[in-house]
Amino acid sequence: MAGQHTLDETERQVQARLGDLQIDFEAMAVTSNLFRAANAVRNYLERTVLAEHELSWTAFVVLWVVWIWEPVESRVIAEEGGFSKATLTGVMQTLEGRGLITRTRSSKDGRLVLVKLTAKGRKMMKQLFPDFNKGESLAVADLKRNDLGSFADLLRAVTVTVESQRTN
Amino acid sequence: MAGQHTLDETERQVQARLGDLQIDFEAMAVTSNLFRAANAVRNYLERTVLAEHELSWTAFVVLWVVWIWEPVESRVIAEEGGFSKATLTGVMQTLEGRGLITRTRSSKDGRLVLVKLTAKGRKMMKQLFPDFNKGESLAVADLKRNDLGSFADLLRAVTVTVESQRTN
DNA sequence: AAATAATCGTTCGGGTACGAACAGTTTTAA
DNA sequence: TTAAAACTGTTCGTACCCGAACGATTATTT
Repeated sequence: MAGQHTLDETERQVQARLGDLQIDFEAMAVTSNLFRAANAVRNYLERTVLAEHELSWTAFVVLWVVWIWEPVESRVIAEEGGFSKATLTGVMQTLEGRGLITRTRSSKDGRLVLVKLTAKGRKMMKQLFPDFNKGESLAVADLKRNDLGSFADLLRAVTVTVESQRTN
Repeated sequence: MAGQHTLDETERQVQARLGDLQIDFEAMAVTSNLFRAANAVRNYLERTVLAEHELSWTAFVVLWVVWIWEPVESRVIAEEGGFSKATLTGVMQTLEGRGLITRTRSSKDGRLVLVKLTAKGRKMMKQLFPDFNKGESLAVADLKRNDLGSFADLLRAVTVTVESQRTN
């Protein structure tokens, strides 16, 4: 990863470019490390566990949500996964083409699409998820077990704060 | 975001599908919330601060790294930003086309490309970064100021752990 | 010095990723 | 009960995003 430059060095360079303007360096460090961590974990799992099944990260998240909550509406998948409906449509077309999910229009509400796993998709998840979870476990292996709960809480608080800012 | 289903519900559903297989639910909660948070912050900043300057997240990261460390080699930008060289090439073509950066081949080592900001790029960053930082500040506004340091450390530890797993 | 290996940035192909605009459906207002 | 508003998923256009393969350059072996 970075490692090239220390945090102190970075702070000095920022101040040199902005004069005496006040900058929230603590917040900067959090978001910077947030994206590094998310990227690192994602790339690692994509290169290892997911590559064996030719799945992208988002494709896996879609399968996971459907696996747990099927039958589930598209709208819910997008919310749970944290991506847009437009992205979801494309990913689901790929997954449907590979015979891992099915989409059927709801008879109760013609606007909704209900998504389920196929037998093939279910079989894949049953085999894949334990390996995926081992990867997750490894990612936090160097942290104190005791810290994991509050760590998750901090992350969740950031999400809640930011999403309360939405204008719609 | 999620909110639809509680963590307990999710755990029950996972166990129902995997029988008595042991799952690290704490690690699962951390990675799940890690991606939700990163996605939420990224989408928020893209929709607000970055949209005003027609910049994508990655484009901003590239500009930021170059702003701080110019002149800087492409390789370093990719490492600092946490994305691949292939991605970087495309983004830099866009930025160069908009007259925000310049690329010149190193005279000392013909393999390297040195990247700098143009005056236009520098002006944009000086105006943009304070607003961006306000967004970062807002994202952690509901957290105790005291927790920010250890929060950043936890995130960094995850990155270090995962990246030590790389095979190359 | 010549062959080999390592490094760097680009290209290629396929799959995301988004906002905006859209058409179809359902709900709400008037 | 029409008319207006809200909602859902898709399409469109543009911009990422990655691994793999590649050509060019430099470093290392022998």
